[in-house]
Amino acid sequence: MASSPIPPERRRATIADVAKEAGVSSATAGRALGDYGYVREEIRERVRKAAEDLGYRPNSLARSMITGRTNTIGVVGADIANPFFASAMRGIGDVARRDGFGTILTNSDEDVALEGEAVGLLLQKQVDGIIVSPASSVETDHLAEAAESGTPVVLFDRDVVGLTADAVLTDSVGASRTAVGHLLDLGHRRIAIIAELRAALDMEWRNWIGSAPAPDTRMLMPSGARLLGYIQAHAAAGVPVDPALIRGTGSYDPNAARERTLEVLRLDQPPTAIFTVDNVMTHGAYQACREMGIRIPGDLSFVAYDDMEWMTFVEPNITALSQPVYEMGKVAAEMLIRRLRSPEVEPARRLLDTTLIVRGSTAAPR
Amino acid sequence: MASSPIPPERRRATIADVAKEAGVSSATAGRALGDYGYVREEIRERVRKAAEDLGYRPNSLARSMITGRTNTIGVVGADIANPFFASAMRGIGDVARRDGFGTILTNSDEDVALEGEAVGLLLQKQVDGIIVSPASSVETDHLAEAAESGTPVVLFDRDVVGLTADAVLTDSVGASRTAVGHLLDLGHRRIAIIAELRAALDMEWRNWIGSAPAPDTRMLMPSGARLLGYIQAHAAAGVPVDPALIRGTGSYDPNAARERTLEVLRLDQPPTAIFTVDNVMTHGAYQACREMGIRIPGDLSFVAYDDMEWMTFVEPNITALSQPVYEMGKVAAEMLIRRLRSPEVEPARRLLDTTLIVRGSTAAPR
DNA sequence: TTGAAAGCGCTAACAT
DNA sequence: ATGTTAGCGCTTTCAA
Repeated sequence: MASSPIPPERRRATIADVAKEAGVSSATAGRALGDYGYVREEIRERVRKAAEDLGYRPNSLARSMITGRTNTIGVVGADIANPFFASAMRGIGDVARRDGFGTILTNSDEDVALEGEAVGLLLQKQVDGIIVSPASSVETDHLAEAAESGTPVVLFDRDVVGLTADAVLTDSVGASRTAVGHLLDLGHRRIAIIAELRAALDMEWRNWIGSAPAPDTRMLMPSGARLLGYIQAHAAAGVPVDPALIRGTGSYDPNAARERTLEVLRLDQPPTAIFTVDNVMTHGAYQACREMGIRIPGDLSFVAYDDMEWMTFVEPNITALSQPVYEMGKVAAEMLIRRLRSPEVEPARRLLDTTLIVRGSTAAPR
Repeated sequence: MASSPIPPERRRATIADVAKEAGVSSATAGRALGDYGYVREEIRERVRKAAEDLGYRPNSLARSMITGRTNTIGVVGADIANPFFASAMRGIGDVARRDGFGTILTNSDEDVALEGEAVGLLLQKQVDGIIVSPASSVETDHLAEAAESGTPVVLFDRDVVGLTADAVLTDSVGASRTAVGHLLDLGHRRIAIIAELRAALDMEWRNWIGSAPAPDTRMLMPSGARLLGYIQAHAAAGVPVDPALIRGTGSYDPNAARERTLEVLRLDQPPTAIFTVDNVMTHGAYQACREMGIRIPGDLSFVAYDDMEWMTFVEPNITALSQPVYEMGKVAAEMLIRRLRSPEVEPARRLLDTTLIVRGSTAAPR
């Protein structure tokens, strides 16, 4: 197998080497290999042969310096270990590869400062565009800066105020209204909700109850938007909201979700149903239910935002809001690449559909 | 909000702009900003101020052209949507960021040709090193080429023959022996195994039964190695292997695993236990068990390779081999970065420990 | 259709 | 300690 008697070239072959080997100028060699300009077919073949012989590989760095394009997309997600982002990343990666782009991946851990650093890194590396799931809907200077300096930004899963950019979103408020409406329709009147609620605005939810004007949805993070949907569903059904049933973890931490769930289940007047706003919250809440030996749906109906494969493994199967996550990733990449090709088109907000899959974990309260 | 009367600079500031603004040469500006060479503190401050004012961002492309380093790691995994690779990627990303590296992610889908393309892309982009989970243990020319041309390679989760490179591995054969040994100890004599077995060598398992010499473990892919462990465990216990209980899917496809499992469960002499060799196989096999209404562990004991969070959600909890996946990712990145800093040290193979977590899905056969 | 030469933005020699 | 100059490998004028 590996039997090269000649020690491998330390220095990689450059286009100048290829040109010399083929007996042409480096400009011509570049044209032959890079498919630009005019080259006689015969020469092209000769250059190709020489490149082959030398094991030539173009240096995209040098190319990018001139063309100003790196054919690279930067992605800033919260946590690639979260199946939500993993699926999205797969969608992004598939489209990117199809169109000849590479993808640089960074994790922000929902931290605005880390996100800013990540964006800075991507900008230094001259990525052609950035797909970001912002850690905050309001602290977005770094995103605006990127966009203004000519690196287009596509928002993923989270909207932002004061930034005109392409975005791939779902209607969190509406989907949540549907899910909670399902529980209300079944007759539930005490529905717990477990949510992160870490952004300042999301934590002002007490103001949303009653007759006050609704907050601007775009300023909310997903967990806030989903809580808003919860409140709206109650309002629509004429069912009062009990603030004691609303539990915020303050972070994306399954154990915190577990603890908040244990608390709410131990109330004197416990809920008859529970709604978890994403897969992290679901993880902790489900664990808590198991620990307490809660029977689902006998003691408690359970609705989760985000469908996961295991939800059909457990007994009963879990009713869930399913988001087209892989598709969202694909769309995000497609929007970005389209913008790179035609920068002038108006930024668009694509809203993808969420589906409530009713399974065995929801039933009328006893 | 967005009210900038002055149209944003189209062209990004370069070091020449900064130098002029600060009244120094571009070399000095470079030294001040890049922390190399000598600069008077006062000048450094002046340059920093100028850079700040102009919103200067170094162009890493240009820097990389000279230094020959991009501070970027390339990663070639099979599928980032698979939790195994997602966790590993998180580990890699964390270490990379800590040490100032970016990460380019590509998916190979277990396809050698795609893997080769991915490696080529990474090489063009001049990554400093590559972490790869090879799609084949024998077709590895592209990896050898990368290594020989000066881009170090770290093998992740899968060994390879004929390539001396750093590697992060687990002892699949041994771990599998432990898991199957656990079942044999409980008294099981008919244990099914569901595995990919897609590589040519992995499919020659019939030759491993009996007294023939064992195959070279390094030539096997994980599913083959795990099957080898299964066979060894049987041999050690003096229990004959029934080939009818060995089912290969030929691909990483949960539905294929589901079908193979249905088949084996419908045998005239069905197994009393089942062993699945990774999370994809587990997914399909568990689904099949649910469909057939199999009672675990009453009708069937269940052992899975790869621990997943949901395994404590289902009743009974699933006995599983837990791999330190996140840690494996970290170690891979650390090995690569160490090699970048000191290329001369001998390549090492790090073996991380796998733990059998005995839960409720395994019991003595009825 | 080809070649010579300039230059992308930066750093590394080499002066001073 | 600072400036001048020469490139890194490639593409893009501009001539021929």
